[in-house]
Amino acid sequence: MKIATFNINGIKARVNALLDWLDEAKPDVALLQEIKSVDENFPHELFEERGYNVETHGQKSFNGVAILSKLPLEDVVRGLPGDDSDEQARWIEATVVGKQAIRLCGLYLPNGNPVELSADGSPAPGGKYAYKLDWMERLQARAAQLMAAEEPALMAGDYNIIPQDEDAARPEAWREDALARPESRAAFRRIANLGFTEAFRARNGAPGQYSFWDYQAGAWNRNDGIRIDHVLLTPQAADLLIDCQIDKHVRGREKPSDHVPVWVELDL
DNA sequence: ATGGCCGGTGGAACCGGA
Repeated sequence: MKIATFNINGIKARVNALLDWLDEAKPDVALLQEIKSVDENFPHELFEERGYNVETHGQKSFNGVAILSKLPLEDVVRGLPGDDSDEQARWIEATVVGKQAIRLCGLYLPNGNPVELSADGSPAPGGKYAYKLDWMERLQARAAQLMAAEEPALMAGDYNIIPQDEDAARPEAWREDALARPESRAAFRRIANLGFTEAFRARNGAPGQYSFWDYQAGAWNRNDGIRIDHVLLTPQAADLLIDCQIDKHVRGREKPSDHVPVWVELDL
């Protein structure tokens, strides 16, 4: 079973690029981020025509996540637990059943910039950086539940985290950024250290492989990228891991997203 | 060499992204 994550940066603007990639890559499941659409305006039919079931968790203008799946999507849950006042659409999960069942979680983790700090150096309450770190605490709680279940599960999406310096072409440019600051990296490690396997790292030793290139400053042409889209596997899912790749070439096409797909092949 | 964008909203600039 091939399961992909792809931050499409707007479904309306990306429909053709997304359909072209689906036709070519033929993922069984695609976890999408930044659909930037309410549920009613998501073009379900275009994907259903191609054999995909569609579940969305959208909002107006920003954020929004979705799952496309050739297998039925069961027990769909929208929204990350832990804060009923959080109205940002950044989390969706569902179960698919192949040879065995796997729980799939799609996430769009907050960017966190600009970094605002209090006088004591802690993230300023109410600021975007505090929101990011608070969201990651809630993510850790859900991750711990998935780990405790001792079943195949994965959390895939745009983590907005550069895990290590080798995941950026110019790590010095990101040192103070919310994507790479020590607090951000530590929060990511706390989640991974619950026992998850970061699929790309586990399958690809080489540094210098990225999943995002800014639209600005010729970042793509200079390969000035960062690796911020990740797939985390529970041990029971990691046992099934066959391959993990980044579809880098998608970034060089017409009207690309600034992210490219990352996928895993699981023996499911 | 240098500088360089894009999508959504709403119908012009501005917000948000990373």
